[in-house]
Amino acid sequence: MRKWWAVPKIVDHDDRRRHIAEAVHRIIHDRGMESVSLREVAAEAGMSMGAVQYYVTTKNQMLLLALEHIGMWIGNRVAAVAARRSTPLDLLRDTVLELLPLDDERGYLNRVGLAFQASSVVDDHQAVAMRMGYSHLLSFFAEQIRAAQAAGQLAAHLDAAKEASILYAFAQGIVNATLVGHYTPNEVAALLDYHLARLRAG
Amino acid sequence: MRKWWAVPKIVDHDDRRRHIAEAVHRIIHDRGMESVSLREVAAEAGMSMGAVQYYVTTKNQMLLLALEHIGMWIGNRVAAVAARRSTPLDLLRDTVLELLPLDDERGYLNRVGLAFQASSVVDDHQAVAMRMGYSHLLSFFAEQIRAAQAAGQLAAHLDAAKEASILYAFAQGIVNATLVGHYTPNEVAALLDYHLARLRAG
DNA sequence: GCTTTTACCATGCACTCGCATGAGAAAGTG
DNA sequence: CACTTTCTCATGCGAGTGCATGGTAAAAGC
Repeated sequence: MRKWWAVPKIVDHDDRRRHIAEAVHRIIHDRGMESVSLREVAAEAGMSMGAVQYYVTTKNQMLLLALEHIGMWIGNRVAAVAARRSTPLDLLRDTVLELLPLDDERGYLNRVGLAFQASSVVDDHQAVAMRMGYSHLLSFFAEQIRAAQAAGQLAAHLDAAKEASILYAFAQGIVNATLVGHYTPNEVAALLDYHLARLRAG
Repeated sequence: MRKWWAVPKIVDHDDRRRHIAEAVHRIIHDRGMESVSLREVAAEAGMSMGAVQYYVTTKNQMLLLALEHIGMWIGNRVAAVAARRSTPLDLLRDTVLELLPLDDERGYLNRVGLAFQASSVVDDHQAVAMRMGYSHLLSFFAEQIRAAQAAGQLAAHLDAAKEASILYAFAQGIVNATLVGHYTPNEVAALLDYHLARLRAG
């Protein structure tokens, strides 16, 4: 398109935005959402404040960017689990486990996620992004449940959509409690298995 | 004890602290935790900033006060439900419903609660208060489940402690999703009943 | 009425905030 | 080279932040 006039300095915008988003994530994880400011993010990202402002015009936009990025991050992780070769029920279990704070990386994701959860209650744009993530994960769960039913691993009489909602709500609630230190990873996994056991066929 | 010297102006401290805590709640509900500042709270509470500082020496202490107050508020609401005369299973159901954002007041409580949930991840003192609330509610749920089992309303083979954890996690997860606009009150109640139905005896 | 203690207030301070601005460095074209 | 466009930076501004301070009104015992 624009080829006959000067093509100036070219930078990978997506890469820069990713750097910014990840700096936001780190600050939220380490010091909480209240510590996120343009200056702090710039310092964390190793760039000047002006550079940050070039890619993100407002603080709200910066937060929204960070929210979208972590949403995609989580989505990619879940998709990677789904790509494994395993039985439908194991896949379902692994998918839920992927969302729980069972190791450092998942704890990191969940700390940031919970901060955005709260932030989204007050910010409409963030709420929209959040609901998209919900819908995606919920239909994903429902699909996995139906597959497990078709394979005879889960009881046929289960309402897949409702079970998906309950399962995801369970996961979210466990995340909340675990992040304030109420559960240990072992307890969390045991609770999930206890719940899944009653959904089994036969 | 200290009776022989002057006894000065006396004010109901608990009442003043309650006013401050409730002002914090309103600000969190309306504009989010990021908008909480000593000045804003003083204005919302209808007192001067100096008065607020007299009862609360630091902002963190103010937030902790507000967290403890809303914890007691929720605890009292739950206790009021438990005082009703009803069957154990209905009581359990009503208790869970009490924690869900099904009307304005419960929505208010949950918006504030979720903000503190996120805040507690980063603040240790808040986390302690949060865990206390968790433990209290969880043992309460477990007790109700055992009562329902004794009354033959819930299946005897259920692990009351695990069921309590799952039920409460479910509630918390539903709260998260509902507050960002993903569920309507009707859907929420239907999900709860769907889950409780499978716990029934017989 | 003086004193003591509580309760409250106004103000100041050093700092940070989000955002805007204008200058200029970097990179590629002609 | 000049030139255009993209990108980056330093700086300034007004507003707001948590917190400390010094002073003062109010109430009760003597």
